[in-house]
Amino acid sequence: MPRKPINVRDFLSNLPLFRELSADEIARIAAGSVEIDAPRGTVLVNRGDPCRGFHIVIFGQVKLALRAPNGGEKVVELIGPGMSFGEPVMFLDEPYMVSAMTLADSLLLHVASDVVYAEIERDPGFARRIIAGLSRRLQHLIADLEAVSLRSGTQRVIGYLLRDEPAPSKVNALCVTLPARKGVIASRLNLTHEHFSRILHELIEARLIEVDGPRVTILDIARLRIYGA
Amino acid sequence: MPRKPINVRDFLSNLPLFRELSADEIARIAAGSVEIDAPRGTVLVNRGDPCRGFHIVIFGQVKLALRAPNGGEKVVELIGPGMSFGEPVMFLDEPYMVSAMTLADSLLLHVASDVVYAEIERDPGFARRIIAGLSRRLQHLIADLEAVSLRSGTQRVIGYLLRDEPAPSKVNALCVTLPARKGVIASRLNLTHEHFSRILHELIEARLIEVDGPRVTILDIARLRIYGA
DNA sequence: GCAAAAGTTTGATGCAAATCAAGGTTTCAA
DNA sequence: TTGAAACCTTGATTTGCATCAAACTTTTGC
Repeated sequence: MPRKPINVRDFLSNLPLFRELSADEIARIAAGSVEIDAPRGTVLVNRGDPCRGFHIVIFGQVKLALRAPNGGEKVVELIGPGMSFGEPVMFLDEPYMVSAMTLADSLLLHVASDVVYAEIERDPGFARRIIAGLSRRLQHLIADLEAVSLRSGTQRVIGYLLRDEPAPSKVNALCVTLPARKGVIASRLNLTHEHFSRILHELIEARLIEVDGPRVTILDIARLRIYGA
Repeated sequence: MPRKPINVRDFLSNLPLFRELSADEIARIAAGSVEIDAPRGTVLVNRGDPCRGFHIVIFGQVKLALRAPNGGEKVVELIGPGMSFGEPVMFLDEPYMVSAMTLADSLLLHVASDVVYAEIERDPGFARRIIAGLSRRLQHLIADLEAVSLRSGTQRVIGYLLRDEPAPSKVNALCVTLPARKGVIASRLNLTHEHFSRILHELIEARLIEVDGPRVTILDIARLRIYGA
């Protein structure tokens, strides 16, 4: 089935990274980009692949994962619409360490590295936004490392559920929808799916949350935050 | 005891980050920098501290660590001469997540964020080197995350010992000196010092290495690499 | 140079999370 | 619509690593 064509330039000019660029700068970026139509389960990148640009998700969802020597894998990040991946590898001109696979039918844009370099050369503001983006991810990764090294499974799950709740909130209940299958979230949190399931049920037992498929209702944010020290 | 004065400009202009800058650019960077004399055990940065620049180690050694809710800590990185830390936090203008402490008497340079921003504005090549530096660290951090999530303690120790050995090497023996106390290395590898000690002895038992204080002799690189799947 | 502090080894025990296993449920493709 | 495949739960068991504890060794400050 033919999909509705999208306007690449409009899409680009609405991303934080490109928002402040002029029309012809956007045109140059667009000229260095190709759309990629990727049904669910498409492998976009494998470990070891060379990298000639980076990817932006227009719609859909992509999973970035590390493969274990045995068949297992560890999900590093979930990439949703408007988000991108592959920049660090592109800037180092090294092969990918992670593999990337779509978790849903997706449309992506692949931006060639040379137009990015050209734009860095031309616009220090663009360079600053790239730098800010890389810095942000570095911080997120350190937060992940902290979670894995210093927190228990239960604490990681709680942290994930409350990940974008400002510390003391007005409302004390909240409903979040898990952005992917539970097994994927579990891996993202460095847990087996079995263990993740058990933790969720431990929290249900404690009357802290309710779960209905991918919908998690947090009954008492404050109490959940305290639970598990 | 007064220490031998060092020439900040000479030092800066020999760093990869600044190597290609002109004399007056170096002068501007130097003007935005202050030397910090930090005896062993000096806390340079605490979690939550604001960040107004980044640090370069001239000599000595700095430990970047995350503090656990209980008294523990997890060493994220060891920073040696010529290396720097704090850039990501500086670019995000957010408080530090990690704490930084000297492990040896050290001399550092603190470079104010505004001279860095000015230089990014002025020199796209400088911006590119900043981007490359951030990308490099991002990749290292992903490698760390992979090690912690997917590899056993023994495998992490082996990986650490062989960390900068190209895959198939001519020589098959090698002597490395641990760059810090064993407890620090253990934490860097997400192990207790007890467990690290036991792993080292397991490798000694297997005739793969010999250990004398901080000196580790690898008897057979190829066999060590295979050991532990 | 020596005592106190810090670091390291070794052993015994405990536990959080993995693995194995099997039944139930949702999703999806034909 | 339906059967197969993928996913999720629940239980039993195992295990890698942490914790606690106590001797031993190296470093360091006075």
